[in-house]
Amino acid sequence: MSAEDNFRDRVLKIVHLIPRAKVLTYGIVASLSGSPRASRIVGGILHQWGLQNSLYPDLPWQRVVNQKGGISTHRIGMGDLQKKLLEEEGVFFDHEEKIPLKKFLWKPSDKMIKQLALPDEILCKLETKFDL
DNA sequence: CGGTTGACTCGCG
DNA sequence: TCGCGAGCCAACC
Repeated sequence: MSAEDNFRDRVLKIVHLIPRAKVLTYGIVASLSGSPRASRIVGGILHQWGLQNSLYPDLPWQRVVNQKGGISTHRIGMGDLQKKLLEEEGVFFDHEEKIPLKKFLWKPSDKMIKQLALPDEILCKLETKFDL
């Protein structure tokens, strides 16, 4: 948990913070972790974590979805489970199997964002990701 | 060490 | 508005 955590550890830490019945997109997690264009890596890390879940056994991985509010885990066979887990905590899907991000996207508190000490450039990109 | 991969995104037509 | 292709980049092996 030190300042020299690698990208992977920062990603896992962020995901760990997502409140129940809220979601974040891969891109936002990437930005909050300090690398706005590494959204694919976020997926890769969570996938990897899934294969060998030992580090953060209670990681709420289901709370990370794509930019459209859709589930990206169908092709690895986790789609049904992810949807089920989300619905169990109160998230619902629209007629196109998309989560209304207007309602369920989690915007971390300013205080929390401040603690991440992100460069202005990233903070700027973050803002655009929250207004839908 | 370097090529490959991919739970993604963005921009252009 | 909507696909689709190209770009992306840390992790993995």
